Amino acid sequence: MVKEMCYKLNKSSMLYKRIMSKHLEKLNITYAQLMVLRVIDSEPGITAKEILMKMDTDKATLSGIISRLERDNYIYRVKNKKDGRVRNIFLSQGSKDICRRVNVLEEECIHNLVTGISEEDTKHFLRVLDLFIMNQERRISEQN
Amino acid sequence: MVKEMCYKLNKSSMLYKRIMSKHLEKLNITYAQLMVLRVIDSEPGITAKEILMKMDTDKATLSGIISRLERDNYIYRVKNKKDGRVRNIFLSQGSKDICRRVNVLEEECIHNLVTGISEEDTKHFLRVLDLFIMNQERRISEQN
DNA sequence: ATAATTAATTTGGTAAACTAACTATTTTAT
DNA sequence: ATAAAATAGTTAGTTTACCAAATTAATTAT
Repeated sequence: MVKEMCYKLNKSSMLYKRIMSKHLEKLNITYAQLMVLRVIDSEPGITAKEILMKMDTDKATLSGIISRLERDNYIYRVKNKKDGRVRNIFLSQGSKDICRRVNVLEEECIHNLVTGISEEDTKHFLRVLDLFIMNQERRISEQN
Repeated sequence: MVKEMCYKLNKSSMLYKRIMSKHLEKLNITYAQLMVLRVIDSEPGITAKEILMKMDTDKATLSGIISRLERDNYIYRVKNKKDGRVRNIFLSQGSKDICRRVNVLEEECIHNLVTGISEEDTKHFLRVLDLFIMNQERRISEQN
């Protein structure tokens, strides 16, 4: 039963990425890149370290995503005066607009995924999922 | 709300892979490889095409996984007599044992992920998740 | 029988997740 | 003040996901 739950969580996650990627390719951007762009949008000048803490991924992966975003001119980085190790990250001109457009796109993309699922169901689902994630996080922290 | 749901599904899926990978590294095998091994275990002589249909991934990805499994001697392939394009896949000696051990390991790994979640909750959760996945699959098939 | 089509699988290219090792800078500890 | 430790970020290497194109074998049409 639990195994089935895990298996289906994976499947659903995979499907979601597939659906979103399909939409995002119009904007020439990937799902992971979008997630990072959003964080930068919400906090201009943020550092890689700070993004890392918000996003729960790993350093090396994030570094790659950021440098591709920079390569493609979605963002730019400024060396921090006070701490030479740090680089502050900003969205470049057009990217702000992309974030707006993606929000619309995502709403539209998501909206019919809850057909047949009541508000009540969703709430209950989220409560269980939160618990499950908490358990997972506990497990991981115990492991290390 | 739906957006939150998607975000959390992704997170949970990521965490699960992380947890399992940690355990599997003792067995020198990855999560994706395990999934494929299991399918082969359940149906010796299965073809790549058939695995593909069962697993809902893409063929290039699967091809890579299979060839690494073969490289590391977890499986072997036999050219089909009737149809020269087809190769039948079998587990090699030790791999059957690995599948057994992984089952135990996974039970143990999973079992405390449901702390605080009742049988009832799990059932309800799965029902909603099934619906959600159905909606996702419909979306994808409409997209193409 | 040869040509065109279909099927099974592989290859090449890009992005991403993850680990481990490394650079450069800053902090701290002695 | 200098050595050691910690921090921010990058680089290299492996596996995986995905797309598009190529390859090989089998089947169908002419």
